[in-house]
Amino acid sequence: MTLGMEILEGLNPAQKQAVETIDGPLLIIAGPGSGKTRVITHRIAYMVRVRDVLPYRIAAVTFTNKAAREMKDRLERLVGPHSDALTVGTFHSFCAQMLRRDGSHVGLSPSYTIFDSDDQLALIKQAMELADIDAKQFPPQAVRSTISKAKSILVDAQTFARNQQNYFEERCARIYHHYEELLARNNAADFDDLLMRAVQLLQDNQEVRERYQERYHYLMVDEFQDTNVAQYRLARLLAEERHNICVVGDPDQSIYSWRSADIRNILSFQNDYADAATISLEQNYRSTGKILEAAKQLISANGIRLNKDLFTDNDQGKPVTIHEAYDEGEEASFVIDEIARLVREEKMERGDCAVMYRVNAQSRALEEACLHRGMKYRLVGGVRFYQRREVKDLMCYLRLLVNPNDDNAFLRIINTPRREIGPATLDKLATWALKRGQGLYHVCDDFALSEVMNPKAAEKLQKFKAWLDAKRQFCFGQNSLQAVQELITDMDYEGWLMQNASSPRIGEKNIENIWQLVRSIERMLEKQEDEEEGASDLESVIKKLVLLDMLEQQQEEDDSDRVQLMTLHASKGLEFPHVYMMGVEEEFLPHRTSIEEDNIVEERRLMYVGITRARETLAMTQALTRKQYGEKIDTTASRFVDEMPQEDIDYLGIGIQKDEAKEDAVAEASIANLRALLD
DNA sequence: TCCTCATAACTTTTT
DNA sequence: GTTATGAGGA
Repeated sequence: MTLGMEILEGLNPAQKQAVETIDGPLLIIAGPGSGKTRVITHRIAYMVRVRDVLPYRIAAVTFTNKAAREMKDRLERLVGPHSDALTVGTFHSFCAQMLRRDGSHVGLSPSYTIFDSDDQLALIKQAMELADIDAKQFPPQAVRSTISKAKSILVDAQTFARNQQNYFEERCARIYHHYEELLARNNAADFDDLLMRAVQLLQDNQEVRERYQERYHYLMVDEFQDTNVAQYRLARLLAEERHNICVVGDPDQSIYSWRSADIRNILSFQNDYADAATISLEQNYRSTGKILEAAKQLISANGIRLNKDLFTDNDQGKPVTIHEAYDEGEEASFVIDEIARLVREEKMERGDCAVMYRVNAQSRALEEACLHRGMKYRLVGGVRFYQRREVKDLMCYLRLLVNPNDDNAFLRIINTPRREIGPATLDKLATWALKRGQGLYHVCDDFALSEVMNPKAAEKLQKFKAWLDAKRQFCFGQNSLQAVQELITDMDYEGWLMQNASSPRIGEKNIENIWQLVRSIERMLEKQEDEEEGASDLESVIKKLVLLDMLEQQQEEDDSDRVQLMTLHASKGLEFPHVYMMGVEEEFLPHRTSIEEDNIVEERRLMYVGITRARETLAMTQALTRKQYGEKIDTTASRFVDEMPQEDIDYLGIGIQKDEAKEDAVAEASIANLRALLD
């Protein structure tokens, strides 16, 4: 038993216990900075190297792609080459794979497409038209979130219809029904379906269930506080046979209830597995004493919580600072200038600094400040690559290649670039397709089409289909990448992008983006070739791409030299020596919508997450005025500031202002301050 | 059928 | 200050 025992070295007693407890249900409550990821990875390494568990039998599910990737990397180092056999991924990717294999039992053919939230919304709108429900009266967004919530607690259309409580829900029930039909017709699943169908699959199908239970003897769930009902049910089904399920989480870091994450899952876990062991990791190795104290005192304002006492042996460190700035521009300038100064004077690394904010919109002022000063930065998350218009368009072409029933993709690209096929034609096409009971694309070369519409239009449709069909032939052989490239050049997509861009620079950027997409396809094809001996096929690559698993990978080059900009949500699971938290104001943090919905506790947790990312220094900023809808509004300091230990905080007043505006700024700022005091 | 210009409505966080 | 929608002209 000496082999691999070094895995336990350097772990504290609680960590060691967590690593060694591999049989039976286990709940690990892991405070921030308590070495959670270390424990998970070491636990897996311990199973494999000491207890001789086959990597093949272990599954670890996380919440985000980023977390999954990081875990994979660490495991590679700890476990070695056998780590490839481990199943590590997000719930969604795990389910997507399961459904690709066995989805036929729940009505999904292997070539199914995954619809993202934009597709979802488009489909909801269609469903509302079918149900003859006015989109002005019932906002499609609201309908989508209602349906999404239903799915995340495993309520299907029939059940939903049975339990409707009011007029809105009655309308939603009808839309839900049509929506599901549309999904089926498109051979598609939305994000929530991935989970719900996977659960259905395991629940209704004994053979499949037993196969998966037999495959996975050990299951780990990371960020358990962020799982929703469907995800928890899935985990339970997988672990039903052996009960070797380990969940790791921290209720204080639950920040996704708006996505139906349910902290009660932790209680359910203790109920469902009465014999579960519970281990708390309470020693913080990350932050200074003062930072941890600030975090602890803040979160204690949340009242009833699972008992947990964080402590650290680290130095007390520097006080938390709070800076006021005149407006959001000055706020951003201050932060960036400060970072520049510390890099210059104290040899701080840019990559050691993270700037965090509540809403994505705040990143713009920051980006401008960075650009202006030549500060290198990386936007974590932000307007996501795959959501960019040109990337999505190209993706839709690819989707249509794989799944000709994908009407959403068809509609998106049929006239992009221009093919002079307008709404009138499409309307007729849709009617025809409905009559024939087939997809839009399929019906494009129907010879009878020229009788129900302008023959010229019919010809254009037919030409389009013939062209794409020709491309499809080359997609699945050796030259699939070439087919993609031809697709782009054939339609002079580059020219179209340039023409439509507001400036040549943006046009070039857009073009760069699509080639970046092509490059990641190329990389994935190569990778697949390595793994599966030559069997590279575009089809499976495109399906993975839709799950957006790999797209962000390439952006991660030399981060060490770049300031990291991100939302507080995106910061979860990360740590940085220096953290700047912007917009610490009422209406922002806590956010206005949360105040209205009376969900301050979650905002507090969000701030708690942000604070506990910091290792050495933490600086917060408040802009005294902020532009909203083009109008300047005075702000109030966040209530959370008062909830932190005042003795550990330095208030630094106005951080910076333009010289010519100085007097005005001071005057206005003090008025704003006075107002803040009066409130 | 496409394009331009005006106006309205909106903004939380993400797989 | 944006992005989604709509009316009206080419």
